[in-house]
Amino acid sequence: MTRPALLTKDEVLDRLLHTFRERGYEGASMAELSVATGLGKSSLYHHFPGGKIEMAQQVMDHLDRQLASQLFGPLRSERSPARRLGEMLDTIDRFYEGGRKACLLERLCASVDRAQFRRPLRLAFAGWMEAIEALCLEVGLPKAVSRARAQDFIVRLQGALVVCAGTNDLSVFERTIRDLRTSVLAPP
Amino acid sequence: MTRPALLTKDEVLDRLLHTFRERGYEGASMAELSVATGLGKSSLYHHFPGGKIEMAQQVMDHLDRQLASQLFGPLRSERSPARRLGEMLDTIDRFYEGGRKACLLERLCASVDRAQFRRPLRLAFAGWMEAIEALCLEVGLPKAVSRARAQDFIVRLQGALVVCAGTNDLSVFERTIRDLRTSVLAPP
DNA sequence: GTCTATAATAGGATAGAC
DNA sequence: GTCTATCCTATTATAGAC
Repeated sequence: MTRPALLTKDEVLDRLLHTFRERGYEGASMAELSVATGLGKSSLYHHFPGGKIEMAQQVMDHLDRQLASQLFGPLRSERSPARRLGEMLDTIDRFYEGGRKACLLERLCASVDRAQFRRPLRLAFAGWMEAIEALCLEVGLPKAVSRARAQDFIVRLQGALVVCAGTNDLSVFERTIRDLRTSVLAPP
Repeated sequence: MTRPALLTKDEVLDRLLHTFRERGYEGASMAELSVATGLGKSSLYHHFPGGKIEMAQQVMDHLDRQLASQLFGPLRSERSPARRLGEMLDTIDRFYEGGRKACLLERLCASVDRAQFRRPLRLAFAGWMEAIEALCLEVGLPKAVSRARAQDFIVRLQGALVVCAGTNDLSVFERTIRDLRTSVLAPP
């Protein structure tokens, strides 16, 4: 008769995601991750036998599922493309709290063990770009332009997060999001 | 009669800069920094009594001087503004090796001790933006547009570096630099 | 200014009881 | 599945000789 887990696996992954975003991969110690999840170190190793690397990898998978359901899913509704882009940007704005919170992808790109995350990172960036490219194609933009717009979208999002973190000036993120709202689907 | 230092202070700072860019702030251990500079740990503490934090702070100052002489200096030559922008982008392209090498500013923004670097980071970003803003003003762009262009320049540069690191696709950096070449000083 | 040696601690990981 | 206790290594930092 085992006591039911206090947190579901998804809730545990949410808290790990939060900690990795906040502290970075090397910055998040097992002790911190233990406190963040309310699980003792041994319990963490029970769920993630591979240790911190496996945690980050499972958190990446978790984030992929979140992206798919919260960002890409709504992108395929019946509303107008412009409307769907706007909703995606609203979700992004909420997820990054207007530039206050970092991106897990960027944190893992910057980690010493980045080679371990290369594949999931590449897939996450590619999937995100493809979703935006599809939207551009839908409004009749040429293939090459659509690809460039999608790349630029992610580039500016990531860049705005870095600059906000560095300058403490949230208006950079706000301006970037506002600009993306109108420029991504504009005629070439 | 003391033996002259094998490396000048600037050379030491160059090697520290290289290591911090490569490994990040937490990722660069004293042992690595010792190997990179060819100085024993105690020698490092002699030059940087405050340890790793002081190293990073002095490296930031060193980078500020590099930015001033290599990026902002040429920006005030007698050539045409477009030409000077092109030279700045050439220098940037070399400095980041086409997207292969990370930015110290981004690394420190992402570090756990980022609060310790807040002021120098803010100043470095602000100085860089002001240099670009001045160039925009010089070709007659309105103040608000010039500020936005300068912000966007840094945002896209930092974003392109993150996306390159994450996707291993250097074409993102190349495209971003190429686009900045023509878009920064274009009429509104 | 540089080195060797060493302290002190933090970090990742495991054993084994419950 | 979770915990306490423990191990081992890496890491930061210092002491003191030359």
